[in-house]
Amino acid sequence: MALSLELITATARSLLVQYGLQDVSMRRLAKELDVGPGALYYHVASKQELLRSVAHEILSPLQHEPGDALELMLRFRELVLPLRDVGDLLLLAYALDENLPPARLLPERLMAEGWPQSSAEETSAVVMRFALGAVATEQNQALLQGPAAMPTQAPDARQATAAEQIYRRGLQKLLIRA
Amino acid sequence: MALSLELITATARSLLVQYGLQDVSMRRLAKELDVGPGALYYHVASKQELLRSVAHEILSPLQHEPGDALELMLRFRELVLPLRDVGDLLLLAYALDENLPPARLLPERLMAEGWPQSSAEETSAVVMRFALGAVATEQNQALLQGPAAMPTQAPDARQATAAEQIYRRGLQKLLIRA
DNA sequence: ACCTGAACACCGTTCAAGT
DNA sequence: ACCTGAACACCGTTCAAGT
Repeated sequence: MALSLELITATARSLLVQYGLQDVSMRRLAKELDVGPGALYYHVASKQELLRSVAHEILSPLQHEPGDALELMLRFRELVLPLRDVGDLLLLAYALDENLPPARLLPERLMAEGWPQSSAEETSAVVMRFALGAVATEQNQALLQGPAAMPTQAPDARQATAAEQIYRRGLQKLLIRA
Repeated sequence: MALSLELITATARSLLVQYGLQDVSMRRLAKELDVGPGALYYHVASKQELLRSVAHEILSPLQHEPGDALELMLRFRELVLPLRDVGDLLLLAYALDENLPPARLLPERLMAEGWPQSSAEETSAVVMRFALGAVATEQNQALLQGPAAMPTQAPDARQATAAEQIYRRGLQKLLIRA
């Protein structure tokens, strides 16, 4: 089958997008790839490490994102939100890998906007924590309360949901230069 | 054995405190209580519902917390942080139950400090998301990077950890009246 | 009413053995 | 080098049957 880390990661990602995190098991993955479950462990150290790899792939578009810090974080939400239950995954992934995007880019952008280095770094940590909590909350609520309430946005219908409002307000306040 | 929701919840909580979330399984719980695994389901609808109940018990002290909004949220962190991996649990619990403490108390405190109702509610949602993301991040990092780095605080040694600094700064910014 | 016991349909991970 | 197959030690949940 020509197994590889790349193929495994890509398959895990498509399982995540199609069925959600609870369906991304090593055994399900192995079945999808037509190998025994043990075969995966030749290419990947653990499930945790695999999920970190998936998270990195998902977030890599942020590396080439133009715009200021606010736009970067809005793009972060847009990228993560459609993946239904990836919020919990990201919390873990950021703990495993502090350099997961946009963790490096965010302080750079702030410094480009004139923030001094030390407060740019502190603010980045604050903003990342807020963003992770906000998207995880938003996703969990969508999953548990109203799977029907997930707003099917006509991409032009520019009335923000309540959750989007809360996200923007938080960023606005946190990104005020002290 | 005189099983009950209260006994099951209390036992689950002590398992959580002693061994961490990954050791809180329905089967382990049943063994601890000397019953078959199925017996639990006579008293509790699902594991998710049980965890919500545990979360509620853990956070109930916040209901009798004096002090302003900032102090309330600092107490929240202190309450949750020692429970090692409860951050992920809380994210889920808040999605299942929007009234979990301090979700009701927080807007009340803000209004007592002179905030108008609508912005008190919005700010509460923002602050809760930040707090959840922050404690989950802090806990995950403590678990994965340095189980040794968990600062054993002499309760008087008043030098804040980096994580505590970040938490305070976030709250400060979010609690500025617009 | 409350619980047992067994079953169903799964997990992550390891590791000898094969090719 | 890469993978199989089987095993180990688990999961959450259901449900007939017992008391």
